[in-house]
Amino acid sequence: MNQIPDRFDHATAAGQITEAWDKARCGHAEVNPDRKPFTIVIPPPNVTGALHLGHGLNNTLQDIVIRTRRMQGYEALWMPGTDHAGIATQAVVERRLKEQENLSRHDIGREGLVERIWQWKDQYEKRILGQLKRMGCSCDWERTRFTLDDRCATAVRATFYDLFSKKLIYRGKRLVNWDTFLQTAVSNDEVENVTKKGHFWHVYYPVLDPKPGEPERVEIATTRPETMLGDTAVAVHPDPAAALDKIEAELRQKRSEASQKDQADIDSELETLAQRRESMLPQLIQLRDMALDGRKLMLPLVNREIPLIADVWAKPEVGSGCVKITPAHDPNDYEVGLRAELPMINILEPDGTLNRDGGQYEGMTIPAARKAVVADLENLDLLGDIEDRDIELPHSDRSKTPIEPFLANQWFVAMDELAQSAMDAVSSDKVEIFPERYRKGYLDWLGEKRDWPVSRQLWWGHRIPIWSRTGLAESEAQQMVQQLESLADDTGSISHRVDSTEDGTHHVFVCLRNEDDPREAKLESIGFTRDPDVLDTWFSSALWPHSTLGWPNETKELEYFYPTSTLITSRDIITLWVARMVLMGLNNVGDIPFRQVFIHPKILDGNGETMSKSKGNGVDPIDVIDKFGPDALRFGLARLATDTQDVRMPVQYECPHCDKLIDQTKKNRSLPRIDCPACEKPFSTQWAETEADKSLPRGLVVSERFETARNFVNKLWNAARFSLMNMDGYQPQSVDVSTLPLEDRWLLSRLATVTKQVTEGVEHYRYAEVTRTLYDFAWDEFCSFYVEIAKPRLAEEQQRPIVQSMMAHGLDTLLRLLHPTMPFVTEAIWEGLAGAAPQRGVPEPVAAANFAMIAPWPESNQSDYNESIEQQFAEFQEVIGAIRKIRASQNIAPRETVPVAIRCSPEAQSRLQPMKAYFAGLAGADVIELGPDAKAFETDAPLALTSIEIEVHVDLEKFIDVDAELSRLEKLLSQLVKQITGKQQKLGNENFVSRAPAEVVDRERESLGDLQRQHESVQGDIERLRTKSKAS
RNA sequence: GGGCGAUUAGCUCAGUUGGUUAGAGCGCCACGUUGACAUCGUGGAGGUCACAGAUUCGAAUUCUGUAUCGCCCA
Repeated sequence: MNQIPDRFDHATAAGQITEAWDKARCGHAEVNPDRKPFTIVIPPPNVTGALHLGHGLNNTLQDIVIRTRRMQGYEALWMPGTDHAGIATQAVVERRLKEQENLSRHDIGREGLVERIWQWKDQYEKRILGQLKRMGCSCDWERTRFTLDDRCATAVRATFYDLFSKKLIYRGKRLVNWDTFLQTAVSNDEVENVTKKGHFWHVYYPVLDPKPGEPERVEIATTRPETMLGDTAVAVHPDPAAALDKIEAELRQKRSEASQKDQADIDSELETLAQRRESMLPQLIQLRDMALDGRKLMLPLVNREIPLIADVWAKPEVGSGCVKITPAHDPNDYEVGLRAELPMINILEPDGTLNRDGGQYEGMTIPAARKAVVADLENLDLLGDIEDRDIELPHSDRSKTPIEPFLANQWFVAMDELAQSAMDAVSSDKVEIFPERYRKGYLDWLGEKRDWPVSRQLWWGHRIPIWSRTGLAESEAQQMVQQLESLADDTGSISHRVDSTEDGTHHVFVCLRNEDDPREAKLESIGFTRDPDVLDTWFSSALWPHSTLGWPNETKELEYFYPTSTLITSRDIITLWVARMVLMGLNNVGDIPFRQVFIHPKILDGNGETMSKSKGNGVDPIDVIDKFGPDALRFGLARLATDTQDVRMPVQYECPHCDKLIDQTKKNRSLPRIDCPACEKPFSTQWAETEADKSLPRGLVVSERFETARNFVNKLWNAARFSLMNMDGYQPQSVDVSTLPLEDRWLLSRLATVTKQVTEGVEHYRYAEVTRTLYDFAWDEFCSFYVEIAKPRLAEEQQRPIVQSMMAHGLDTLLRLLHPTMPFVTEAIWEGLAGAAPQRGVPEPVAAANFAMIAPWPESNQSDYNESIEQQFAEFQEVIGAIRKIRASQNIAPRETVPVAIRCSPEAQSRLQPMKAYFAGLAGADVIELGPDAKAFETDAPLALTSIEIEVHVDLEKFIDVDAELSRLEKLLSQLVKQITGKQQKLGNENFVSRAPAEVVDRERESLGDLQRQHESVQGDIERLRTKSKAS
């Protein structure tokens, strides 16, 4: 017996294969003028946690491209690395610190915390890289980078310095989204809105010295009453009548276009508006006049005089028509504040408690202050109605706590020119985005040209290289500048700017280009302090394509591998990351970072939710690899990657005790341990934290959706096993293709076609199509037909050598085409094939490469493509199918051979003749007659293949089951009747006949004729069978 | 509120420029272990292509609207 196991043992093989690749440095790329470069930089995974299936998909798709290109002879570099993910990582480590040791970051200090995060980073970086390696990612591991390593730090400093010197970086007070838990600003992109139940409080502010006829107080309403402490105005619309007119006109317009049902609703809105006009408009006009007259209000509780102002932000159609203005704590009010030049009073400490400007509420938390303010207003009889209301509240994505709009000093990157350059790169197609529909989002986002706030009040990240002295008098500032100028040398590595403020003081900011500049100490000795903040993590990620290649040094790698070839990423970071890489690449290197961007779908769980750590529904690719193997993981993911749809993947826990699969639900997905409903034994999950839970055996999280791929790996393995088992006596030989029999030429033709489809498919990122093409070819053509036909041929001494050559060649080509998707099993088989047929290939055998991974990509040999041979073979396949159908309907056992007669034209006869011998193996059929004169049998089961004008007859003498046969024929008849009726109707339609192209009409007529003849014949068969069964 | 996408078999998804009877895998039914593979083989059942209109000789495919779901941006 043979030594090849009938399963691919991926658990043992994968490690050995990886080791062999590493040893041969197959994934390593060097500057090589003899080859064209092909470069991909990995979207660096966050070191926040381990990878899930979304990363699995992303990296599989990259590896498929890079492996293909490597085989195509490019110097293929896949640059690996990880991202420090500033806020996300710090948040995770801080939360653990709190949970496990009840310490805050202030307890252990900046250095202490950063050290902890480095430990975390080391741990997760190792895990992540391990995951990538087990997936088979062919990165150049020798080049692995980290966004916070020295090389990236140098690039960050150089970039920051450059932008600072160009005056593209400035400091501004801006309303930022403040995370009171992490005590940092978070970007808009890190904020999610959560709808919660809240209240709408109506409050009265007294008017100062009302004139006769004027109201004594104005009513405002707010969902956040405590912010009144920071109010600096109340606004009313400057032209309430016009505003109402405009709204009414819009409603009438809408009504004229609305459906009947919606009209009623709009009518009631119009009614309300009319009432409002009557009841409130006079007062709003009066208030507006008071505002223009410069009247003031008394802000209760703090007793501050605030102006009544006119501003369009006040909406006359809602509430009281008046709105309180808190510029320091509301984005809209902030805009009003800028317009009206209002003071901006910040009432919050960074930790979310009230500061001195909160008056008697100083020190309270926001909820406490809210309660107190409401109570005090009520005591003063200044509180009106309280409405219940659903309120959309921004929450920090990272800490899950409510965001407070907060006025703070931040560093900004001016985006105007930079954004424009990145827009131009895409509009001019220098950077192509696939699928194309994502271009719009990219261009729209950049088109807003919003300045980029880059400072983060964190400790984990690239510290901002700025030293500052603030609050200087003009003379002091001038003196400082002189001192700075004396520090300048000719390297252009120190730069400064002076900002003057409203209060007449001056700030001096100094930026140093290089790390460990001795002038740091000098600066500090003259009173400068370094900015404590760090940079937004996207600042360093934006440099990734060039920083990893050595920029700002003019390295040979940068010269050779940049711009990179393609970027493969997920859609949620097109703006945050892709856009910023483009503009930074253009600014720093003067060239785009990549030529193409491919955006792939997201993997969702069974509920259609994205996988994420915080939800607990992430699947570790290692679990899937353990159960199904790395090739199945990759193939399974790639075949789901179409360009339209996100991928929904229901997942299950696998009980380690009884193998029972338990659906993952919203309830159980974040549990640290689960009791198996079948065997009732407990097992742990990836969330296990306690020692008790961790000591339980772990249940894998898997998905049945990888079974198809696992089975395919097995199929390929066994096709190879069969081939290798039949390679005895193989001798490499030249093959004269023109003398080969049909089945061999068919295989060559199919190989040429499949090679072409796969090559083009990979080049256009059509992964699902590529995997389907390969799956169908390998399974339905190579295995089901070529190998089956090869079985009898291998037994014939004359044919055996040619079949061996062809099988080796076919398998070899298939392995190479499949390698980028399924690297391990193909590499394992490649090694086996090297033992049996080290030199192989048709027509000329050549020595195979040492590894499939570095074997040359197959060329589609167009001279092998032969349409008439493919048609001829398809005809044969159809006849086989017909015989199988008849057999199945008669329940004829597979081991029985049935006599078959095939009636067809002389041409078809000569086409089928060469395949006659193979009907036995493929359909258990003995073809006793073939040609125009072939006759039906006495006890006959016929099937007409009208499209190719062939009639298949099976002799049922020994097998006849009259009822079964009658029911088969009757079913066939009813199908035919249905089709004939349809066609007759179509052809009876004068419009169709006269207006459709003649070609289409002819085709319909022809096929109607076929169907009618078939109908007649089936009817005859039924008659005969009935008569016969009566007679017997 | 604006933009993008989706809705096809019980489930998860394909479906080219509009043109015979809309496909695959899983699941289901029947039969089958003959030396590559039961992670297999052969056959079968199963679809009003979300709904309503329009264009067309002809629509899963084009257009409009509606509903539902998802994502992004305000």
